[in-house]
Amino acid sequence: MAEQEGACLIRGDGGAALRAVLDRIADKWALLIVATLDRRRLRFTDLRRELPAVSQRMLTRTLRNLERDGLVSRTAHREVPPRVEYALTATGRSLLAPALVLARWAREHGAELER
Amino acid sequence: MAEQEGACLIRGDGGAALRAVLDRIADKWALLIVATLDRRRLRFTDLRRELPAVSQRMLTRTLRNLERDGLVSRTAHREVPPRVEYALTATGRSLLAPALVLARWAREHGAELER
DNA sequence: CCGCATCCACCACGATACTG
DNA sequence: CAGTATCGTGGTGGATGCGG
Repeated sequence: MAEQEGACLIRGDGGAALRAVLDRIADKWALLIVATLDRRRLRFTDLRRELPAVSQRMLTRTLRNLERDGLVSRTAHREVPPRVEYALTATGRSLLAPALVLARWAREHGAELER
Repeated sequence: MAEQEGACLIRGDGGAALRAVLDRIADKWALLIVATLDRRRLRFTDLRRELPAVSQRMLTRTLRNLERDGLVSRTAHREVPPRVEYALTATGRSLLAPALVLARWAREHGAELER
């Protein structure tokens, strides 16, 4: 019954709400960046060091998207040399729980995804 | 602490496991089709009727992907006229719970995603 | 230190038309 | 009924180089 209700919740509006979320977090790096910022406030260069696989361009782009979506806050200190810090907003932190559920599923069922 | 552990779970392998899952379900229609097949076995045309927004091409392609990934089973009955039925596999059903968590988050926080 | 600009390959997605 | 074939478009993401 809970599952039947679940499918309805997903299909409710034709999946638009769920897709709107996926469109914003399902790119290659967004969730990884959010997870890296968990309970930390990091500078741009710190993020680069923590995520060496992310190109500079995509790190900038993804951070801008996350900022626009209200998941990450950007603080530019007017200093020399420049210093910019990124942190999760309340909304960003609340996203970690759903992401964690997906990550758990990936660990348990990832092997069942062929190829 | 659970959350701290959560971020580690997400970042564990550089996010590869989570991305592997997202790459497969984050397209425009996959999760919607999975939700539509919840506890039902449907024919191709039934799916088209339930999901009018999905073009015929994308329905075919997405079903093929879901089948390849082991989330959906395809049964072609050798009859005239042809009859093909789609249903969730055990793995496919297990995906509904994480999807539901995301859908709930979308309902609660979707309004906070600007623009 | 923190980016932005440019160029380019690739793929998701849609529209349309056709088939066993 | 259940697809396949073809074409076209937009967006993503990598490499590289420049700028304040």
